[in-house]
Amino acid sequence: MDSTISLVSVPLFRDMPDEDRKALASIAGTLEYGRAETVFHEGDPADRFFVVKSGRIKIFKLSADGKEQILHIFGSGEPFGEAPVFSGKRFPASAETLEKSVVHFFPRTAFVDLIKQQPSLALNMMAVLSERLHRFTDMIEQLSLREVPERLASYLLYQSAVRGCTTEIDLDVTKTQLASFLGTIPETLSRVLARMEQQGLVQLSGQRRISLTDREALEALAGSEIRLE
Amino acid sequence: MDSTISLVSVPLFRDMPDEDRKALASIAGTLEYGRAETVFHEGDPADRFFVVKSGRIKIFKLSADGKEQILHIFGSGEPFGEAPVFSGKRFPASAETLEKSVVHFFPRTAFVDLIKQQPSLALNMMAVLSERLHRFTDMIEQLSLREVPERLASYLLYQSAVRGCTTEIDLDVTKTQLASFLGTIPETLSRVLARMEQQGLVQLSGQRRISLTDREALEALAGSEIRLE
DNA sequence: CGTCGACTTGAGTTAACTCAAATCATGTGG
DNA sequence: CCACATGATTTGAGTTAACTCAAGTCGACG
Repeated sequence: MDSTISLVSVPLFRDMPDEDRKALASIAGTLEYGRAETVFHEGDPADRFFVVKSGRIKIFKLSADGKEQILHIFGSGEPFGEAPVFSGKRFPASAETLEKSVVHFFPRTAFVDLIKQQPSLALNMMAVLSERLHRFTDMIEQLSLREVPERLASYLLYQSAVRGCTTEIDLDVTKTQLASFLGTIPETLSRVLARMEQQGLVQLSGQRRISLTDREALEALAGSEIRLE
Repeated sequence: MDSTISLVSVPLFRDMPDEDRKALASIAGTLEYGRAETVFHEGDPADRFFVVKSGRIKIFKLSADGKEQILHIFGSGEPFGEAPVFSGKRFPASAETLEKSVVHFFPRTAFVDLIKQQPSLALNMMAVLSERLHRFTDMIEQLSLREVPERLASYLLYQSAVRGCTTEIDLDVTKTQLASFLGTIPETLSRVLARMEQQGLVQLSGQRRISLTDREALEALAGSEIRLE
């Protein structure tokens, strides 16, 4: 088995000299998980951070009575659990695999040392943190100021934009997970989707396919143009 | 008039050599505002970031129908508008003074150049960004998974903790602003406060004073211990 | 083919909202 | 120093988006 760790495909590490990337790889470890396994729990000491090698990871919070709010879903090449490396000592949320996954991890102190040497790594990390902040800002706005249909419309248009403005969208999560991401529950999402279909905004096919049949109306609902960076 | 800018009391700049702080001061500018004036609007190009010299600044989002969600309220020594310096080109929210205020600003490019030279500045900035992320994570949890009374209890306990566990709390914002920060409206906040007082959890005096008369019950309501980092 | 989780649909409840109106607080000009 | 204007706060009444609980259907996989 090849135990060599390659980091060239990780955007966070893109702009560093090859030798530094090798140094980073040398301090990295690898973990393998099955489906629905815990990577870390909220409150665990954060002495390392992670990068997804393969599979997908959800980052989430749970309420006392078990309701879940998904904060992120990360895929291949994306770092997670990185923020507590720089402030705080514990993970503020939990991480669990959505499917069979492999992740690399990096010990906190060695990574911080490397960042001190590598301004480009520092800037990339700041870009990652800033991007996350921007997403959270939008999430807070959605949760506080928008209703579920508006949030769903924004989500669909965003997914469409990410895929190059396709009209056919393949949710790559279950509707239950989508509900959790949008800050609602499956029953409500189901009803909202049914209403949107009946109004001709979308068409559902299969469990996970949605086609946007009236983009203009969706944009009016979402309230603002969806723009990628 | 003394136009010298001193940055020694800004935590973000604490760990740098004096000469670098002076270099930073030399690229900084100063802006003065009255009460309720706009520093920047959501969507404005973010070619600079700010540090509060004096006064207070609210960072907020508005919905289409005018409802406001306050994201932060920053006081003396705190940076704001810093995230878009590292990713994105526009401010994701708006900034307005709550009172007569003075702020310093730093042009993006010069600041980025300095960060490349100064690992400690980079690390401090990452700590700031991480801290903000942590706060937003909690805010999302509150908005999505907690009801208004729970959010208010958390807020009061947090304010108490910040002030060294005093029982007497002086809200230093109006109740309308507090409502906007908690993701609700003044009417609801007023009713919730009245109910809490009637139940003996708090006692209200004057417009802005609240004493926590049953800390245990508040903690039970908030659902988890409030801990400062 | 059967099982289990995901999804949908119905019925009822509720936290929090809107709208309206009255009251309180504060600061300013006369 | 008072009167008023303005904004903040409270309270009442009614509405509603979204929730809970329950039950049934669908679909994928062993």
